[in-house]
Amino acid sequence: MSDLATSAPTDFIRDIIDEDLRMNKHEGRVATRFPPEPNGYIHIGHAKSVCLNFGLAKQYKGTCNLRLDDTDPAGESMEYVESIIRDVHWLGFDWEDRLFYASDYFEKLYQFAIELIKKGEAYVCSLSPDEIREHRGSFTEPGKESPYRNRSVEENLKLFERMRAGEFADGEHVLRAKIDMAAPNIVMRDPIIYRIKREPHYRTGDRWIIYPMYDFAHCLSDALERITHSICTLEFENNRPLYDWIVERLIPANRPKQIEFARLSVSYTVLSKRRLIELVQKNYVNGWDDPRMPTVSAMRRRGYTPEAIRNFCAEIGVAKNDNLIDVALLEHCVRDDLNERSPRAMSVLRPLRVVIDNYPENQVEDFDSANHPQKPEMGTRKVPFSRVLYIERDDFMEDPPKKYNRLGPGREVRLRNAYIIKYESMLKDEKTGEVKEIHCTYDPATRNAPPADGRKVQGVIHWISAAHAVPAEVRLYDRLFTIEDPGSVEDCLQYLNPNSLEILTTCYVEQNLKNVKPGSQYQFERLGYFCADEKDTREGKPVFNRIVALRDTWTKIAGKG
RNA sequence: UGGGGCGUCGUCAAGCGGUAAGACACAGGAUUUUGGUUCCUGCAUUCGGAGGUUCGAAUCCUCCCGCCCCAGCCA
Repeated sequence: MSDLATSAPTDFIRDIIDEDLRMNKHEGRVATRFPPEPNGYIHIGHAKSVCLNFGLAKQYKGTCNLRLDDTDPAGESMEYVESIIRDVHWLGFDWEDRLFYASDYFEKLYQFAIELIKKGEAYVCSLSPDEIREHRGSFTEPGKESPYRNRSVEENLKLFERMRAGEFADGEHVLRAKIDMAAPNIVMRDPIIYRIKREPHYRTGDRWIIYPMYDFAHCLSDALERITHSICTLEFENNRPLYDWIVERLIPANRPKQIEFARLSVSYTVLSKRRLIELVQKNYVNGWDDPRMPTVSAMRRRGYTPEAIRNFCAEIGVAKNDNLIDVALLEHCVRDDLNERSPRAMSVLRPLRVVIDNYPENQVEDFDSANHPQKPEMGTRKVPFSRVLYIERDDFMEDPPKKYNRLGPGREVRLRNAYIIKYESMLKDEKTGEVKEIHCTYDPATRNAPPADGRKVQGVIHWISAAHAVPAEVRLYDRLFTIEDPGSVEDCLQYLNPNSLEILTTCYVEQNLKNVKPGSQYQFERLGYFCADEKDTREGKPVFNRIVALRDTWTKIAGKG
């Protein structure tokens, strides 16, 4: 397994923290937080932030809080909160008793706003949304000051109180920080810090009708939690001056510092929350945990392990460059982890009947098969062998090319963990010409042993005894999008992959998998890693999701997808 | 266009004035009862470009070029 995940990473954030520690800021304390808004499930991009924030806390023997940044009631819900709690835990991180909600700070934030008004640094503005936008100016032109900018402190206090009391309609007034309408940074042109919004909040119900804006709530929440390093993504860089402006005015000491890093992008996948919500709501996928989704719960259901995801986050690093990580790296991390831990099993996804003509009619032999070729400590299992078998339809070709290492007319192959068999004849469907059945003979002397004459066979294939086969349903998941960077496209939905889900209903797995434990991963030899679905289980017919295919050089040679 | 940020291999990413780590991907080869794993080998004379400073520059300076973010009462 990769040892990079355990080696201490170096990055610019750690440099900043080291420097702060050297200057003895915050009494040598390091406190971070992971602050998602509960308006959707967290995805692999959030996982990067989770690993970063909790990883930093661990490395510096500090703390990392989980904070739900729920300052806009629209779209937020307890279901999302619960999914976030579950997913961060599953990723392997613990915030102990430090679970916080921005909504728990509403009263304190309101008091902070009053303090700002009293300092003469915030005012109630009664411009309409359109007027506010017009007054804001543009990139090239400075904004114009609001006619309400110079209301007296008393009037502002009274108006703000009445805003809270519900005396005004939504949008009638807002509270604004009094900064500089001519600031080159548009964020600083008297930003709105409170708005009236009559929308029930999933936690505070209708107790509040005014809600603080992100810029006001976030930095103060950080301060209230005594966060030392507030790590967020690059698009908030423009907001940092405002973060500092607010904190400098309201927090006397131990002010938190905002540090930005580049958000994650992964090829062939979309991580925009807006897009993911759309995929779910318009039923392009079957919910947030559809195994094709890039969400943490989908990856769990698909069979990814938390270790694989953490290793991935360690491998990609943290920097400020815009990036597009090759999804192959994610898949590599998944294989790398699963290769170590997954027991092997045989299965046949697209069955083709094989009859061993010279094998006794009613005989059954149990082969002891290793659960892991490199790990004897993982033990063995019995795999029954009999006269009629299923092999993978792909593993027989009537007219094979030279590089094909499997069964064909005149060829001999090893049945994995069993005998060498030799092709004798085939039966075809008279109408379609499709091969229906292969007849072979076996060499009894090759039971788990090389042939005495030292001859080489064409290859090794997997198989299942027909009489002992357990029917299963197998789902092959492929990437959801067909283009490398769907995230950069306005309408990425037109690039949805129509073949992203293939359901195979006539599969067979080993009898050992009859009562497979939901959520457990196996390597189906020569096929890939599969996971028993944790949700969709059926009596006697297990359902497997393909986590990821094995690295397969033959598909490259043959040019198959 | 004003402001903010970023440009090192196909993709990420170290590097912080002393002569380009590592990972993925890719290409060869060895071992293999998984076309898996493992193991070797190869893969940036050059760091967006051009000048300059220096004995010495990816690292410092100047100019230029390219990409990303900001004009929600979203976060």
